[in-house]
Amino acid sequence: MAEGTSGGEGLLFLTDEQLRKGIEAMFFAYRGFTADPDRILEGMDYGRAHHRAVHFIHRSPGTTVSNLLTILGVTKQSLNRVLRTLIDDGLVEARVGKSDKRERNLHLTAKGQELERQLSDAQRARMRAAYRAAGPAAVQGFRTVLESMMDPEMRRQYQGLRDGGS
Amino acid sequence: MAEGTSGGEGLLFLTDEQLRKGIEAMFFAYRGFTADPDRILEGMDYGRAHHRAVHFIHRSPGTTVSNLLTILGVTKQSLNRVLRTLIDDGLVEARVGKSDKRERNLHLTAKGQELERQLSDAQRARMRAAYRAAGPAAVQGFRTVLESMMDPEMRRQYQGLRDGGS
DNA sequence: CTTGGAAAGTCAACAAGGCTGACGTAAATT
DNA sequence: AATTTACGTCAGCCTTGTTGACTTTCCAAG
Repeated sequence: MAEGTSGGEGLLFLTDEQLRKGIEAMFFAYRGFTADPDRILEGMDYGRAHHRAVHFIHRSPGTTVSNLLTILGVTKQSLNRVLRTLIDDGLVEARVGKSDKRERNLHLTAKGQELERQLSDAQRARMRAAYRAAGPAAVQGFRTVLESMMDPEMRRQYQGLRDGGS
Repeated sequence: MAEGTSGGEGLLFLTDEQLRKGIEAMFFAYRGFTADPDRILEGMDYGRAHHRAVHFIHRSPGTTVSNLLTILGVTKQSLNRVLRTLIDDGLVEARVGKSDKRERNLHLTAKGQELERQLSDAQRARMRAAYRAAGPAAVQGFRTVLESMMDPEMRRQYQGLRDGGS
């Protein structure tokens, strides 16, 4: 245990100063988190929004546009602009749904896979280095706190659940 | 301990899947992290950029414009636009530097303090809840991993150091 | 079969907040 | 005296978010 961790299970060391440190840690760390992909993307015609789309299509091949809208939390107009360029450039393929033909099932093409790999390699490298430096116990705590910080709906997305189970 | 934490100290459990989970945790958690202040700001004429400026002026009263530029990592034109409105609206005061009259020392006015308090109360509440839910050990790990994820220059800012010590 | 509504796509307009480049001024430094 | 530094500002551009309105396609219920 370190400085601020008052052992008492009840009060739990939550000074405003401790919390401010946590807030700034999120701010500065997120900058690092996005820095490498941003560097790769600049120069190409793509940005962070394209990265996000490519990431989540890679994670869930065949996902629909409205699924993506929920996960990304943007409007369809905003997503469509990004998706449009990815499809036109041949990075993403939008297949008409088989059971419901209104839906579009999104897949990465070989070219899309290539960009995804390039971006996630960079992002994983930083994550791996941070994990290595911090150690397994810290990683466990990292994930636990971040999960607690999410809105419930996003936590469900994160955990990969479908619905409430109705 | 949970699933993926292979006990072996050497190899350290760093599968791509584990790393992907960490990446998505950052993405979803950051959304939660900014959600409450964003909600407060919408409706006012301010945005996330104003929040950042107010936060760091509060943290370091009397800081200069160029200090702020370094911390925020934006151009002076971008910062100026934000700072301009905060000064005109009487939330921030820019005092001519005492020793170096080229500098402007930035301070929050009472009105600025009030907004800062409102925003940071909301953000701290979420952070506090997450810390409570996760427990002291997790918090320690959270901070450690985030710190490792920062660029070195930002880590120095985070730790509150001035220079190399020349 | 018709119709209501969901899913998707698109056009237009706008705003926030990044960026570059150019220029100006006051003050400090050399 | 000349140069550099800190700050401010004008002008214009880009990305990525937003609303609002409208169309097409298609499933499903009446």
